[in-house]
Amino acid sequence: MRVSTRVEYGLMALVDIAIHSENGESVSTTEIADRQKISQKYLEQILPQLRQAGLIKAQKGLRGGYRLGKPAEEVLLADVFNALDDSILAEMESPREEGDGALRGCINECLWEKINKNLSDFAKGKTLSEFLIECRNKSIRGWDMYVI
Amino acid sequence: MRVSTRVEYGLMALVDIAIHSENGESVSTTEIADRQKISQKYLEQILPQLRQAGLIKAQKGLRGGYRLGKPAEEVLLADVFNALDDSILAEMESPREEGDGALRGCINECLWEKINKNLSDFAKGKTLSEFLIECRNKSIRGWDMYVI
DNA sequence: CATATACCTACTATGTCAATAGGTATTTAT
DNA sequence: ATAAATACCTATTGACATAGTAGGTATATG
Repeated sequence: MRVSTRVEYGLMALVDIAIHSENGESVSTTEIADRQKISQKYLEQILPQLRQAGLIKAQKGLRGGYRLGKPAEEVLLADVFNALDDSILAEMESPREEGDGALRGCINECLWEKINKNLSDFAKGKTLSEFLIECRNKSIRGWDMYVI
Repeated sequence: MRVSTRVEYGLMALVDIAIHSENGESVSTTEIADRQKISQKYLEQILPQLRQAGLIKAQKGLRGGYRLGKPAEEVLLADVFNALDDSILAEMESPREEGDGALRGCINECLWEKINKNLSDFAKGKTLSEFLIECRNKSIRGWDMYVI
């Protein structure tokens, strides 16, 4: 399954912000774009969406930037999905035109709804802080590199 | 999460074929398209893909059509996915350009790979026959309608 | 006052999706 | 033999989404 770069970049930005705002300072788009090798102009479209969803807070002006909008324990993967991608947690549209046997509706109930529920449950159970810890455990070296 | 109409139509066709070839006769594209209200010309692009994957067998010529290529117990949802959609069970591409902290790779391992594994496990555990039974149990009336 | 920042809107190039269209080869029924 | 119905193949199209690019405005800070 393919995840859009919007979501991927948004998640990377969230992690970057979480790590680099620990000292109390805001993290600017420029910093994130440089560190994570993401187009700055593209990021500038993504971050306001995360802000509108309440996941980050913005500070305008010189020395401004972003911080988390709530504790990392309360930022869910599902929130990121919903903020950045209309379709990823959306269920299939209701069947357009049914044939004789309502087969389409049956497939919808038996399969797509279950698949979407699985995905949704996973995303609702995954917090940013959990994710940070998981990544950290994977590689101390990697973690050090984040902080540098 | 959105599933392509190719996959949806392919699945509907499989079910239709399974049901209507029980008497030993082949099921033609025309029949399926009519019953399920799917564009016939579009179906004509989908069914050969299912045949190449071994899920159905084709019989050319007058009175020809399709039958299952193997018992319904051995037809997996994952097979349908793989036959009709390159991306649905494909993992994310390997990260293009890593920033300082290999964050992208970490996100890949911690999230996308898990999500894909969940989906893949579900799809590999779901057989066509299971699905037929589930649909049947949902509504006797619906089932009758299939068979008519 | 200069600068660095968030934020906003428009544009573009590329690709994918969902069909549509027309034609060929093959098998069966008559 | 012939006609009809079928699978199969290839090309084309219109709409839409994706992944950016570009330029400009408002705002807070030093």
